[in-house]
Amino acid sequence: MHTEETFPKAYEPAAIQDRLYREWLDQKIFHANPSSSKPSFSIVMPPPNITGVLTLGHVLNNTIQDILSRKARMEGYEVLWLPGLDHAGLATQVAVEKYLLKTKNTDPRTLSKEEFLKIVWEWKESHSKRILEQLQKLGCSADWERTRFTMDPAYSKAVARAFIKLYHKGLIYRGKRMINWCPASQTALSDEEVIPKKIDGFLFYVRYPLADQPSLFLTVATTRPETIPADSALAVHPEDQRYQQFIGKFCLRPFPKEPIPVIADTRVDPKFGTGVLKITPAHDTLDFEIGCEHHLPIRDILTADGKINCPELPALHGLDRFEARKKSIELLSSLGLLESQQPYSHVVGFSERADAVIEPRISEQWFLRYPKTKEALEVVKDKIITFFPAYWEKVYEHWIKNIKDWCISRQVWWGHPIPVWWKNGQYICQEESPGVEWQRDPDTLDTWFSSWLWAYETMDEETRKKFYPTNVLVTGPDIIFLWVARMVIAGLEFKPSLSDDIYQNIPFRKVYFTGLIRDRLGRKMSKSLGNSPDPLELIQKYGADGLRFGLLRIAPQGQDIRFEESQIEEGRNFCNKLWNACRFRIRFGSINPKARPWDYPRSSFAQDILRKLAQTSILLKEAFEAFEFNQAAIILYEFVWNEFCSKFIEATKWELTFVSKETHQGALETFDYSMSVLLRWLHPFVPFVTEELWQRMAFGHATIQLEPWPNEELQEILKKPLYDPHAASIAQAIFETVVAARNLRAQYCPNFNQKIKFLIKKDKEISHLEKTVLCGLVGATSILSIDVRPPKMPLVSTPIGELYLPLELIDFESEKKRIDKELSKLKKDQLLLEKRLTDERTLSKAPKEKIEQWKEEKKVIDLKIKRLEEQLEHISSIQTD
RNA sequence: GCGCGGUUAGCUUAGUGGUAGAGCGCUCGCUUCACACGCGAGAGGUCACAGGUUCAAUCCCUGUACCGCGCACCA
Repeated sequence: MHTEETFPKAYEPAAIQDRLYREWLDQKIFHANPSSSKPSFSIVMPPPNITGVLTLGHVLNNTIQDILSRKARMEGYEVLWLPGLDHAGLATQVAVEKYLLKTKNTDPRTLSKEEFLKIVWEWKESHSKRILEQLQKLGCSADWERTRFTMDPAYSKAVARAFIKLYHKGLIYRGKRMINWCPASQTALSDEEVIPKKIDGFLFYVRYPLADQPSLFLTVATTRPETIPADSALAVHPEDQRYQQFIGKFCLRPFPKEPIPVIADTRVDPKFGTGVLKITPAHDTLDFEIGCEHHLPIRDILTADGKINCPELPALHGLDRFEARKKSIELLSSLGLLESQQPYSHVVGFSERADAVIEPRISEQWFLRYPKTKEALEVVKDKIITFFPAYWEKVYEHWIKNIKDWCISRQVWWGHPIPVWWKNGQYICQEESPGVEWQRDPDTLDTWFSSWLWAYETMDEETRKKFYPTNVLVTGPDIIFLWVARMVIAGLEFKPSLSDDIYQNIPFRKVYFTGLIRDRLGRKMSKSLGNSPDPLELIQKYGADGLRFGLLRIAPQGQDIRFEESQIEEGRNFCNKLWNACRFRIRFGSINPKARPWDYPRSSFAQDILRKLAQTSILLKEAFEAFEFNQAAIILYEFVWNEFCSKFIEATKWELTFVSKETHQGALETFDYSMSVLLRWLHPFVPFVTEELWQRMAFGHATIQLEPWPNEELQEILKKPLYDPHAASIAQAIFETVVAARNLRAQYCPNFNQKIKFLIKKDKEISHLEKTVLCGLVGATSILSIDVRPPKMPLVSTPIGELYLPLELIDFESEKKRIDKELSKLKKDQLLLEKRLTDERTLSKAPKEKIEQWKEEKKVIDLKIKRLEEQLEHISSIQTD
């Protein structure tokens, strides 16, 4: 048995976390058994990138998954929470390159592909180890034996096969088109990886003289004068009256000086700039389209790394594109062709990983024509897949309706090689090399082309049979297109269930989108800003449970979170509160794990907490069904702190210490039963402290993890009912009286240790025990009953009667002030109610129950006001005596 | 430009068609035998603004402003 000596005064997470986690691993409770007869519940973890370490976003995300998993286990499901890691092709390559430059002083370009990849694999080993450790420190109950990596041999094979399958269906093709090119990483990117950013630049007004009439010219507004050498034409709107006479004529390109045609195209906006657009088909998407239709020559004047490639123009040739822009302005000025320049803020695409300005570039790449888009839209619209919060459905719909072919090839070393083999310009798409003379396609696949198979290629056949489709996906809305939508498409296209039933093929039934975690200034957390706290440091400081609970409590569904460390501190404090509630209990001996409080005589306080416990179970159930985890956390926090500790324990304390006797056992049984429920409810949120307390106090079996989730049993309490509603209402009255009395004494006797007496003119009879509790909670030695109002004492009106503080009133003014203040508050309410209750229209239209309720409220307020006014009169009469 | 969120106490935020809640911070008082990671009391709010619906609006509707996000861009 524990004593207060063997039960530390404060919860010390560091002392227990690692030990408990090892126990959990040994017990193999996290391991999912596909041949179990239990119903299944499954989640696949969004695989963290191996680029870095965990962020608070991961903490939130994985805590929610852990809550779902742990709760499901307690509810009797066979749970698979499948963890893994993502190779994150370009992101990792960029990270490793930076690392090599910075710490090893090695230029990655001097390394061979094999040498480089060897280093990336080493990087992968060390980083993945660290990330998995972090997840374990957080308490995640994932099935680590099944940890997958997107470049595992089996998984890589699956990726290649997916490519081959789609290729043979004609959905993957090779094409030369406009793509997003990152000059920094020198690779193509998909539309989704381009981040539009607003930048402040200039709009340059440039003159293009007419070829046969150099005194006349057309003025073009452009942000990119460095692309002038690539101009193939000028274009105006066919109906633009200003330029009718120019259509079909030729203008002179400023440099290199050459005549280019003036064409008419409806895609030119006459209202923008001067209404004249320069057409550079090689460097702009719209220009490319226009150029193709008008059969304009394509002049590509940029190299892969963003330098000007125009030997005819030595002044610009070889310059970086931004240097070239400056130089072009100088050139135009000196030629007298720069009319003006205006500051201009516009949107430019940046590459997500290298943060470089994207070049629209014509390039030959592999593309995927998305299959099953109609079906992918329908499964969400028909709620076969449900989004939480639901408004993401609109975003999803918009994307899928405007979907464009996916550029899936990357000029990156780290990634899945494309299963295509080349010989003399011919290619074959297949897994194995057709022969030594065939060269493998040098490109790799977009990382997301592997991730979109994650929901099922991580499972073997047996596992898939039991656990696919998964129940929930928990992820961030920032990857709704990159990942979520594509996974839906993959599920529908590849049919992992081997049937045609879409219900069996979708990757998940529900998607929970977390909010983004921002710093206290509302900025996104990022490595470059250095505003992302290290989860491990927070765990060390506040415990894993403190971090989990603190973060969760402030993360409402679909809302961004403004992070403050004090919130994590609150989480820690909560764990400590729970800990100390149990520490209180051990003073009265061992707990009864099979407590049945309703079999014993109980005080009104015990009945009250039992009722609230049952009511809380309903609120909790609703919160979980709506995936409102923060609401669930708030409900539990309030219940533990305000109801269980501040009211029940505080009241029971006096009962157990001084009154004992008949309700003593009932009080302990109530405590034990309630705490057993609380620990189980809280376990998914704060697994360590609940497990520790469960074991320490011997509430049940060796681990809390598979104890039943309390629910039906509590509904029974409400049904029977196993508490007396009248007794519970008396407890409420006592608590209200306590607040009123403390309020009064704080005015006159702020030192709580100074024992005082109260007098009471009772409206309601209360038991000896209730009186003892009342005395204890207000710090009084006694409360004497009186029949006649003592005129000279401070008074407060309570649900059980008029309460007096027997002190010689010295400061009449301050007492008058106190009463006045109380009165004005009450009168405001009274007026409101009166207005309502005398308004004919309200009386005829408002619901009957409401009117009754208001009448009751008014009665109470009227009485309080009457008492206080009488008191005020008394005081005034004494004063004037 | 279109779409989606948000605007509540000094800060971070819950919340509901009918008296606005919490935590932190602040002020005051407490080593009250579970807890100072605590206990008690208190100050602090025209619930962004303007209309509308309603007997009744912080909540529902419309519009405005500001903040954030997404999509599309017009060079």
